[in-house]
Amino acid sequence: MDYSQEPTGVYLVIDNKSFYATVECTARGLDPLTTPLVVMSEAANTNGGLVLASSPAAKRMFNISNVNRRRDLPNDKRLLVVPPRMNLYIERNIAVNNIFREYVADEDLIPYSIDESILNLTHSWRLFGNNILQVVRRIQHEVKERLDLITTVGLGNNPLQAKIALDIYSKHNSEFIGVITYDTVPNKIWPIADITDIWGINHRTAARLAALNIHNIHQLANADPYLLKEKLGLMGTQLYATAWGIDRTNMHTQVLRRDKSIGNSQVLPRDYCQKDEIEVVIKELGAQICSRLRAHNKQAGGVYLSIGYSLSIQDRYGAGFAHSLKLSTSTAETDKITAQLLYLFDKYWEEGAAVRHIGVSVTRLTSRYGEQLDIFSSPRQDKVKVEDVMDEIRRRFGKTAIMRANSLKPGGTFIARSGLVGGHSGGNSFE
DNA sequence: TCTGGGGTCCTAGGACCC
DNA sequence: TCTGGGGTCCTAGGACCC
Repeated sequence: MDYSQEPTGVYLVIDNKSFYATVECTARGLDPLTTPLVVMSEAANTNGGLVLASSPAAKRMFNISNVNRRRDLPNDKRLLVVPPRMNLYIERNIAVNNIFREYVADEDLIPYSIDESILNLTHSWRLFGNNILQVVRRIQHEVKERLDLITTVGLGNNPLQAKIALDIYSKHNSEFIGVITYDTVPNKIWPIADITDIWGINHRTAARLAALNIHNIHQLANADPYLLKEKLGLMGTQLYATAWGIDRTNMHTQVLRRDKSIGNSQVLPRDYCQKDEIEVVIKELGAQICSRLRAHNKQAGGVYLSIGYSLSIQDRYGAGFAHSLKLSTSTAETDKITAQLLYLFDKYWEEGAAVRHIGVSVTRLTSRYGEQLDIFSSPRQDKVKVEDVMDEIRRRFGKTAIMRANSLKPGGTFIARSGLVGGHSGGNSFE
């Protein structure tokens, strides 16, 4: 393979090891490497919650994984079970990224998730040493010293190599550093035993590849790229590139493509069969996403509703439905958006069908810079302003300070969920 | 495994336009 | 009208990630 035309640089993907659990340990003055602790979602709607994170000691001593439920946990006094504090984790994540900013320009840092960031060190690493591994160790050391957090690092010539190096090689290496470069792709990527361990490949894709008699990365790398493209489309081309460690995505242009949708969803505490009680939840979720929309200074051009039916009726009614529509004009007004959500619900819901899961999103986001006027209705800028004030009050005094009267009706879950951040406990009353 | 929650990207078919 | 052909927009659904 000739890599001479491929983009080449120095990239890191840095992950905070057992992030929530480690933050909880250090915030409590405990050693994250020896303290068995799990962070358990409190969501009252499910059977006792879900393990969101577990410390290395919890994994080691009790064999706990993140798919465990509360009922799976051992009854052992040594195991600390704590609720999540999302706001604390967000704050720590910002602190970690501020350390990274000492090593790269702002445009060369991409926070990828709450515990992972991508750094393009191509232009700056020589400022900090002659050996890239020493620079990596220095960054890890800084994060450990200042925040008491353990980081694992993938290093590569592009973000894809760095990500695979992180996922496959960093965790079991004594320094928590994994490295893949163009030179070592056949040695490092092809032997990976389970194809679904590769970022971007899950069971469905593995099955499609198996149908082409491709069962491992070595076979993928040596398959006919034209056949892959013919059978799998663009996905086939990308898979072939992945096997060869090639990544042509441009970090900078990718960043611009964010904020495409905002959504919230929830599993209901029981089956909801009455139309009005289902609608209460849709209205609450609609108000919530509109509030977030305005907080981001955006407006939406489309809405999306998904309804999941109770398992008990799925053989009769199917799994549920999901539908979306485009708005005639973009808006951030709760009333307009919820009206469209309710329209979709009314149109597709089968009377009496038991609902267990509800999701709503606003899509086609644009910046809210003077709302476009709709010739069929009068301008109502004043209404948006009122909602801005309501948002401000919620920010300062908590989400339940002002709420729609609907939430007091049976079925409403807004009050119970008001302390949640991203569906988990925020740890305080603000968001 | 079976109801945790928030996202993004890709594909395919129908409607519609010129 | 019949089947000319290219292009875009929209919706539904699949797949994957953290």
